[in-house]
Amino acid sequence: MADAPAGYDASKYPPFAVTVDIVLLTVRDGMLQVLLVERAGEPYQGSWALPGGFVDINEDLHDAAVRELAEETGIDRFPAGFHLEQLRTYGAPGRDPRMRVVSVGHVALLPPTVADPKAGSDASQARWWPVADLGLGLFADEDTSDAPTLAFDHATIVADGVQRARAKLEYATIVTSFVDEPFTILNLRRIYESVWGARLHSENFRRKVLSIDGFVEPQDATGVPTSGGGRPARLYRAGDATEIYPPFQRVEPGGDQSWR
Amino acid sequence: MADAPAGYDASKYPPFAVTVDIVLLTVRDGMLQVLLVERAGEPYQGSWALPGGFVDINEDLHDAAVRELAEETGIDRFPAGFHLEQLRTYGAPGRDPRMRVVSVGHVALLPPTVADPKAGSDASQARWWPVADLGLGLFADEDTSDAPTLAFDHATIVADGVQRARAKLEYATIVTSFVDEPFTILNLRRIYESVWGARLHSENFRRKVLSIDGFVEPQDATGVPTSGGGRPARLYRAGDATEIYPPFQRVEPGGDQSWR
DNA sequence: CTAATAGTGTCTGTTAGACATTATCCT
DNA sequence: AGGATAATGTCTAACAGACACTATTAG
Repeated sequence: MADAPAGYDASKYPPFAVTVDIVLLTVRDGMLQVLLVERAGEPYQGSWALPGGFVDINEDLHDAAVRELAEETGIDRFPAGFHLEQLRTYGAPGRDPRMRVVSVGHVALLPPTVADPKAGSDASQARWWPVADLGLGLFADEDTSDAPTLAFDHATIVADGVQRARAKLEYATIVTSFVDEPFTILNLRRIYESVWGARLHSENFRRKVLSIDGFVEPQDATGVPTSGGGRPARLYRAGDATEIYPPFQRVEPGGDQSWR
Repeated sequence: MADAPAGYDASKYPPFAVTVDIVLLTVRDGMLQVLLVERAGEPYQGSWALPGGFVDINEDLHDAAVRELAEETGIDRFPAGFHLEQLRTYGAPGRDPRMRVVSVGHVALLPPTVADPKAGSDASQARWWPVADLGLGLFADEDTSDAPTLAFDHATIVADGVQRARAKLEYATIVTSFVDEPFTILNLRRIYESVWGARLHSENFRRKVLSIDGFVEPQDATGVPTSGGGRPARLYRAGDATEIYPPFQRVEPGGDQSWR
């Protein structure tokens, strides 16, 4: 970092505004969805934007992301395994027409139940959008007919966030952040398929998950009703492991289990 | 992002300073080294810090990183395959005792030749430090006796940068950013070994590199003198591929080729 | 019983690890 | 020739893809 010149004066330095934006992802109805809020004021009035806002002067970036998420989505309590990580920082001059704003993007993952409350505390409307409906070219079978306009560079941030989630599913046990406990192996596979936009081979998926030590912990109190009959699936909870090694083989969107 | 209140006034928002810090890595003398500059003024006077500095008000983050790198290291021209990417952003309150500074960390990779000029344009001293001498616990055989004091949270940033480089060697063709062209397969392996801090199996490494389409392009004008005799190694240049799929198997620091 | 879903067993093709062998230079 | 390094060939173990088969429920 550059040395401070003699006679250091904070006001001499270019004044930036620093914000956090959060790509909050969940899987509902078998679709990867992202939470967006409708902008009430200019600029980009009526466009949809990521939840986020200004970082307080004495606030850590991570804390700011949690606070903004709570304020704008109405989610008051986050689950134990709540996953929130930094994505990257967006700071191109002119990305906000009002002033120079540097935004620290984040990715957060939630299971569908806790993801239910979505009415923002401020008047602006908030709702889940299937990522495939945003016209970002991330899925093979996108329906781009009713794609909303995204504010600022938020289309880029959403795309980056989804790519991060997709990549991380390969080598980290973050699936468990997408599901409620207890869960079945099928629940986990559905997450992978929804996020990757591709079908996975059921038996090999099971073998892979169970072969990773500490990925999932089997529950004794098994036996769950299944819709339409069939052998009830065993139940699991998340284990202590955070890494998947060797990693999953990624499947390209639209592909089935044979990717090559 | 939060809406701007009515009567928007930039001065109302918390004033942040935004800086870039660059973890500039190279491999010289078989060791992974990072460029550090000695701080001339307070705070952390006499400590060693990453090259970096304040982002101009109309400057892109990436451009700021390139500019600061040039200013503080004296490197005027960067090679074609110059690799510079964002790492993550460090913004804990109090990380700079003077004011609230949010720093966007970057990682840059250079080959040893272009990495030679290192005298900074400002008076501060700049030199290469072997990463293993910094006492960061990243290598199995660290010599922490003469470890320098690192300013701010730069020890964390260096560690994060090295981890990023290590991880990226697994799935991206960034080795070629560490070497001068043309290069031999041995040159590439030495980079992997230096960055990972472990020995790799020579024959299998060659096979892996050559099996990735577009990783390296063989040169016809082969035949190079070898120190001490022996069959001259074939020469290669970097290809168009950017990804390595399937990825390399990572080897833990200190380990040899059999990692499990 | 049949239908449906969960879970197991096993064959096969690919690939990384290991090591032997050949190729090409230097002194 | 002898030593040294580069490059190739090949055996083996691990593992992903694929598919057949068994297990357990609902109706």
